Amino acid sequence: MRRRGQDELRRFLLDTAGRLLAEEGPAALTMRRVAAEVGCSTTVLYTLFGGKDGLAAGLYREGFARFQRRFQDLPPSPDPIARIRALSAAYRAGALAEPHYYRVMFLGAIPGFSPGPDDQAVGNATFQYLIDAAAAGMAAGAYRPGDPAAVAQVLWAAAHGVISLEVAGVFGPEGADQRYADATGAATAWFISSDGSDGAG
Amino acid sequence: MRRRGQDELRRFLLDTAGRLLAEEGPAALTMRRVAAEVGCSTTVLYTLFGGKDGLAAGLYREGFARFQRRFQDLPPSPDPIARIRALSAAYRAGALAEPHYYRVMFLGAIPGFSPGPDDQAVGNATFQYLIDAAAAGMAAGAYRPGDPAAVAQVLWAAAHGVISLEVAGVFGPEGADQRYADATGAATAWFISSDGSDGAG
DNA sequence: ACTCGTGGATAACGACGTTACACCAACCTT
DNA sequence: AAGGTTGGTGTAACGTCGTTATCCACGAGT
Repeated sequence: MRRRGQDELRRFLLDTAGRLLAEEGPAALTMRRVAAEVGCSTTVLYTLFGGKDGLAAGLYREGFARFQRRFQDLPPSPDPIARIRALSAAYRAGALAEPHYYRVMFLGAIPGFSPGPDDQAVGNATFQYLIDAAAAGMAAGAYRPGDPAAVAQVLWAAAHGVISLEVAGVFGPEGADQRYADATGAATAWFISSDGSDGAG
Repeated sequence: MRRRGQDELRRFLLDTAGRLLAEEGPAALTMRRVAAEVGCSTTVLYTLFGGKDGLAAGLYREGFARFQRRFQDLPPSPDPIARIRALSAAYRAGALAEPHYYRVMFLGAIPGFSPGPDDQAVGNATFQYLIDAAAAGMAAGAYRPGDPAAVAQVLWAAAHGVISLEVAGVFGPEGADQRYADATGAATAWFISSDGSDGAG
């Protein structure tokens, strides 16, 4: 295992951990198991990640990086509402494509781990896409003026609420699509400037 | 510990486990620790609960029982929309009053535990309050006709989305109230019969 | 009083996260 | 080029976890 290049080894370990998580669930994500899987000892994991929390944080950031990539690859749209819709769809697509990462990021899938402040900062950076879209919507007059972050948070909460229930198996497989459309549609409509109820506080 | 009455002992153990969870977090919820706390051996826990999963399931059901009590104690309201609002408020009040139970029920706070089908049935029974309220709203003409369970699920997702982000510390303490009002208000408004968009699929 | 059966305490097993220690390869000095 | 130094790696151990096999004490039945 010597001299493999630290970064390369780190990535290899992270990929192995992600694979274990996807294939066998959080119970299989063990320091000993990851080490055995790549054929090194546990010491390497501790020098590269500092402990199981560090490994979990690596997976957490990796999950957000994948989300970010999805948002980045979205074709730009002049219509702010369509942009919000596209971001919502990409969010759910990402969550369902790799639910094990979504569970790590938002559902506490790795037993002892909760993200530290700098880990959460990575998450917030990804979240910025949604805030920007809300701000653009306000600038274009599609949304009532207000705090774009507040709009983005409500939209995020709606999306996250449906997806976390969906991942938990609450909906039948046929109902989840409509629940997601309703929840994100309701949140979007709530802030559209035509009606006069209070919002965007 | 002999002859204390099985049910009484079971309740004592469950209360102790809940207290440990609330005071010291999920890491303190250990079979050994619970046994030491009540002054018996771990064997009792295994005969009464079958294992840590059984203890976790007991806490899961206890959490839903407390939610159910809150819903039950709500004064009846002739206005279906006000009823929905009251249920939403009670839901958040319950979640914030005892967040450790909320985490067990919906956020996977206890490492290895995920509820079995019969545990989830208990949860769905509590959920019935919301479905009934939605059905009453439809019967009164306040909601567009459709599947009451679908309306309830979207409302639940909105509430759960905000609360789980709130419990995770995403919002500042000042913003959470408004986010919750927006998210549940948006979900409620979405199904009200005045506008003509598609919903309640 | 004696036996039997039930149920709790003790202590062990395997697996976990973590780390002290020993070792060896690579680099720097001369 | 040879030897000392440094830092990364493997081995093996520690303490704790969930779980359980074993043993023992107490109450019931005769």
